[in-house]
Amino acid sequence: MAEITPQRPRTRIQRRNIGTILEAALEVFSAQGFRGATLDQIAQAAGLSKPNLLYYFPSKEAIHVELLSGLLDDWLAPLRAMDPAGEPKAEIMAYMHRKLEMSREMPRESRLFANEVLQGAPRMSALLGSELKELVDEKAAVIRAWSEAGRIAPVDPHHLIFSIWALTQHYADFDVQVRAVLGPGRDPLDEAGQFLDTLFERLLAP
Amino acid sequence: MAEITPQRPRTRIQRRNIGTILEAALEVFSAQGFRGATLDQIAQAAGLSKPNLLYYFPSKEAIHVELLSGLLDDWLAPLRAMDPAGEPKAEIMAYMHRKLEMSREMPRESRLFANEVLQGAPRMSALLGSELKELVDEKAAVIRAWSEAGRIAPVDPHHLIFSIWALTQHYADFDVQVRAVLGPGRDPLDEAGQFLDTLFERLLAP
DNA sequence: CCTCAACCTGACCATACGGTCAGAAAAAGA
DNA sequence: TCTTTTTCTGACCGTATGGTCAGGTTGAGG
Repeated sequence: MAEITPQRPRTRIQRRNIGTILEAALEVFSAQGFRGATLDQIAQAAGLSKPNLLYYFPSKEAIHVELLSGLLDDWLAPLRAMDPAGEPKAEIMAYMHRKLEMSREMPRESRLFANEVLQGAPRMSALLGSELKELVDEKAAVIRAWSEAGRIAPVDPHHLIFSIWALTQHYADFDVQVRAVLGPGRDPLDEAGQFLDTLFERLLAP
Repeated sequence: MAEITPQRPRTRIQRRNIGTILEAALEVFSAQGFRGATLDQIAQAAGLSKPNLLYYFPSKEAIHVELLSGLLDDWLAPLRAMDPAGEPKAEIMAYMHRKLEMSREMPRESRLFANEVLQGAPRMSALLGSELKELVDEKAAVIRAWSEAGRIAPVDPHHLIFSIWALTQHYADFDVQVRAVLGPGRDPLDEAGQFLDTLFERLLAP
């Protein structure tokens, strides 16, 4: 019996298989939700047997939690990168574009979080109230300062951040709807880039 | 054996129980997703026995489909109500406010749709490509005309509609996240009303 | 090559869940 | 009231699913 824990250094095989499992789990959980995903689906997507999954993770829930916490940093990185010393409008626009880029490059991650939050974030509410809130409050203060200094138009900083989340993640989370409405032969993300440039340009112009 | 179908007029008891079931199903499906909800949960929420549910609906899926199609009209009503003959900015702002009001008054319906679309709309993709697309295209044409007549600033009409969906539904679908970030003692929907007024004011001003 | 730990699997288990059915209870109709 | 139709239920069934386990296989270190 092995007890795969972060204590002992991971072997080559462990690193490979844990990676494979998390990749497969991301695929399945993001498409089906936690409850809708089955260990068999994940095992098949990973090319491993179900008992082998449970050799590396104690339970289905543990895989899910590991995925979520492992991705949270990536998810918040763009906001972290917003530089208080930078040019206000450019910083905010850059943040928006990074988030939009993530909707293009990481739609599965976006849907994973969306699924979790939709269900009331049963496995994440702790992180939302601590890590997330602290980061957002910090950056909101920065935006408020910019706003009060007249370097961007006055806006509620928290809701500005929410609006960036909503507008960018919408194109990942509601992809099928967007494509159904736009019809074939259009690139939703490209168009969104243009549109959101205009939107935030007009919103923030001092 | 009864065969509850729209053919025969519904009895008093049928109307009451079908209503109760759909209300309970909305509660459970919106909170747990289709796969996460169980017939037992719905039965308990409705105060009926599980076999009795299946006396009124042939399957779990039938309940879900009935819910979705029954709600789609309500869901699109605000967009339908946008009047081509009205004052452009006022019409768009009114649409946005109606949608925001729905996030406050009908968050369960919002989450039900969000869940469905997130999973790729397996039980709704037909409606998305037909009924929804046609309505949106029609209203997008109206907005485009306003835009070209210089009555509002130039915007991509489809993405303007998407932005209204994203910004308003965000407050229903991601409610826990919004509340976790804002902290207690604030009314997210109230603040959103103010913020979105500003946002669309600046976006649309000719 | 040998040994030991790490890795993997087929078979199995308990439970949850969607759904069925025979027939009882309650309404409706005559 | 008696009869017929509608409404409702306890008991049951087959399957899917998360998880376990005894033991086999593979790989690493000596």
